[in-house]
Amino acid sequence: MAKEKKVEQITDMEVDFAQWYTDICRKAELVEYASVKGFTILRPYGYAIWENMQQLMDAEFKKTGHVNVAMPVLIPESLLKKEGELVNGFAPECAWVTMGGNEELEERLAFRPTSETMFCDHWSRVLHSYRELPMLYNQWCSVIRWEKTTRPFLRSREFWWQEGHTIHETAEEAQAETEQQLNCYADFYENVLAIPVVRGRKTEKEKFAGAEATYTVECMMKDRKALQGATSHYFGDKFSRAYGVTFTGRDNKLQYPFQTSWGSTTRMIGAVIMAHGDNNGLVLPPKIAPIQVIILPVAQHKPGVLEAASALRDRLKAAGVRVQMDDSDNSMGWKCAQYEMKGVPLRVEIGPRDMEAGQCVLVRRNDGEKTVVALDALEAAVTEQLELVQKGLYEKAKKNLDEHTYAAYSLEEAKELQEQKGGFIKTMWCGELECELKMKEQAGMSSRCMPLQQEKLGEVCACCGKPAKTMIYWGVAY
RNA sequence: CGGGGUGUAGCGCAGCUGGUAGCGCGCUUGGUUCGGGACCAAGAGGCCGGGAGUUCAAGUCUCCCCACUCCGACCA
Repeated sequence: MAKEKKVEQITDMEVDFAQWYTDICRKAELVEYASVKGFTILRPYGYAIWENMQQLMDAEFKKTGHVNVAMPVLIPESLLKKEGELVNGFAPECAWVTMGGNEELEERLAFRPTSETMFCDHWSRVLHSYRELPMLYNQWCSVIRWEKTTRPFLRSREFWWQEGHTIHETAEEAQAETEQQLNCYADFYENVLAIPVVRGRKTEKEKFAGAEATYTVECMMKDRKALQGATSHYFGDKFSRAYGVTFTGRDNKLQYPFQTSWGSTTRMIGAVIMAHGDNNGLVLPPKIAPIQVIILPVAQHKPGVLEAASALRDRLKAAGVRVQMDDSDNSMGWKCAQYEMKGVPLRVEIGPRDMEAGQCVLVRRNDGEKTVVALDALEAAVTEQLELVQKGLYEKAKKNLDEHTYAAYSLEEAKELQEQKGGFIKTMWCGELECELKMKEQAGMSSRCMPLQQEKLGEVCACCGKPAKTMIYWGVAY
């Protein structure tokens, strides 16, 4: 039976992927535009997703000894300017405070675009001895970057994130931290968000302003474009020197600590939308879904139905499932469509016929698969189905990634593959900026990363034919 | 920041060559329905994105802003 087009209908992703994405952001009630250009409001449902992400990630950070702090939102210009590369990278997109009340400030203050400078400034005051190292800090906050074009979750002028900042006694320890946090992100993406990633290192051109090395997890969206999922940076002692962060070492000499920073943002919500969503709306991995199970009583006016449905809800709640029941007067069809739009992983239906048979029906969001289960087996069945959704999402995303990663041996071939297939194109690379720029200019792709897991495709660079140094992934990025 | 598109009720839109605003959905109330986006009836809801101008008269014409959106350049 043909569904009539209604208000909540969204654009098909095959028709217009960008519009489809925007439709989901708004129709699933994740986000709303604020009154200042480029700023967004995270609505309760969107924020609930973020809270779940935060909670799980924060727990992982704490397992490895990190502690949370809160730094100020304003940075004096002079402080920001102490590290040249960072300033060059971020100054163009800073927002400034120039007035305090009615008085013009003597020095203007930047809204933090990132907080390396303030962590360094703080450490320069509180760090004394190697005995105090490492300092493993993190903060959950929002930052402001005055972007030119904005899109919900993917690029907005304010976004919410966590930024980890650590200092260590030795370079090796800091490098290990950088790698550990990269892996933490990769695990989070794969195990929680059900999005497979490619771990790798950014090129000189793509790395964070001021970093010695930037590592990334790259993921692939359903339109085969690339999204940088999270980054982890190794700074060496560059910032320590610039900000005068010192400590007395084991040898009683003054030393500079080695530093890292790593961040992940509300962009992850965008990644989830574009990695798992479909033409009926959002599809959420159970681990972060605000509502994991929606219970829909069928023919709820009939005696006993609501009671039976409520009982199921109470049992699932007691079993630790995030569950809701919808006993509103809306029709069954409306409710089904509504919770599909919102990406609820599992639906439980119970009506008079089910009650008579002592069963209920479970319907998975990701593939529409229905399972009839005996009422007394509810908890186990729900747990199992939620796991199947989580697994199903990962497998489908993994298939998308694997099937759209191609090897190319010349720039022309890379260009052709990108145009005809899309996705990640892997080639050998000489390491020269010139070739990277050429790839961008001629094939429209930027370098995504040099994967940690290398693969030897040949001896020479696909762009210039000179001896290759590394295998690299290219793609069209968000 | 360059190029395109769009701003009229909460949402989606109509409003031709100017005459003071309409439709569908949603919302409220009442009733009938209820296993995939139900139906009937009665309501409420608008400085037509903002500002200037032309005109007796502007949603409609002119100019300037602003916002959103898509495509590039730049960046999480």
